[in-house]
Amino acid sequence: MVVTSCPLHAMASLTEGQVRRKPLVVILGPTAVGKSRVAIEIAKRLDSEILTADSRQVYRGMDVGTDKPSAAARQGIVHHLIDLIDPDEAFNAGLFRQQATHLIEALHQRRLLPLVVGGTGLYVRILLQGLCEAPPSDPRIRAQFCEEAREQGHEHLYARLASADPVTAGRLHPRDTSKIIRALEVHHLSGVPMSSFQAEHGFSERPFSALVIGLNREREQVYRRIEKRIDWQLANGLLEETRHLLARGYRRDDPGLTGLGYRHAAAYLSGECDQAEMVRLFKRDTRRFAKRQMTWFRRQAETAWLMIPESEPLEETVARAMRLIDSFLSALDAVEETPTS
RNA sequence: GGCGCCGUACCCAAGUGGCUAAGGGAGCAGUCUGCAAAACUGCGAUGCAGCGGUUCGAACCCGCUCGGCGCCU
Repeated sequence: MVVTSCPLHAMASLTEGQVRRKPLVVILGPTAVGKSRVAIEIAKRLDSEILTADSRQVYRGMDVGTDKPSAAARQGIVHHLIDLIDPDEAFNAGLFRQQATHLIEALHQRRLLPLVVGGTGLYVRILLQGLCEAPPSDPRIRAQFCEEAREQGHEHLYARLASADPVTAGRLHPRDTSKIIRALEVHHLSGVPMSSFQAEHGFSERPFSALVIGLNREREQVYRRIEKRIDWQLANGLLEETRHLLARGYRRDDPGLTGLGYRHAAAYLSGECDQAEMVRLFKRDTRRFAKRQMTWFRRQAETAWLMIPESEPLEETVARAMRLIDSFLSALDAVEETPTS
């Protein structure tokens, strides 16, 4: 074993036995809870690299508003799955999974323990529990159904789904157009109802041995941190960044620009609201987002939650997380030693 | 001290004798298998400042009290 900079957790590379288990550490939690800073500290101690599971940080040229850690904040830790595409390009959970899986394999080959950090619950779930075999989305088909929805209303689409895939239709609300369209798309592309793919899959894949660490704080505190961060973003170039993107020809309805902050800034810049209203909505929508994240993460299986008290220093949070990681790795060894198979 | 106006949910607010007290905002709870920072769903007054009265029936009419605002002295 190689000695690391942190004497308490001397483990720079995984054993061969550990690598066989395909270990993975995931850090999740609501926005602004402080995931990035904790993750960077852990990565330093593990001498490893970070994979970001974030549907917004994949966009190039969108830095302030997506809260991308700056080069200085990264402290030399390699961050993957950031800056992959331009704001007018589409990304999705399937692409994320594919790229993340390859990167994880590469890290395992180097005997490193990959560290996934993310606020996008769907991406994390799909990485840890797989994705059903349904065909990927096809923009052309999707556009067709969108058109149909516009012209004939969501009731019409829902009726179509009810005959193509009654099980999924039963699960979905008639107004939930985006999920209805996805289900119709799957059926159209494969001839098989999405419910069949899902039933077969059931999120039962476990491609990795994952330790999932959930970071959380008291809700009021998370909300206050969100508001503070937004004030900081506005004082540090979010408006300029948005203006610049629009000047480069990106449109407000491009996938990248629909994210929190950018859509608010764009509305303000086009004169739809004054600055105070823009800030109010930006903060409100981000609070709501954090709340939805918590609803999602509460159901994320086998998550070890670390509640961070307001007064707790970063080092202490990191130390608590490292203890979880240490025992996780020990457990991997223990299983390895058991002569089962 | 006098006169007037007002008091409905956390906030705004409709209702001015008769269905189960509109609506909006905020909030809370939830759903989720390739757009997820998206999209979608659900939820609030056994009570109308308080007490008493009139009435078959009161948020609504009357009286007193409390609170707020305005004007006058």
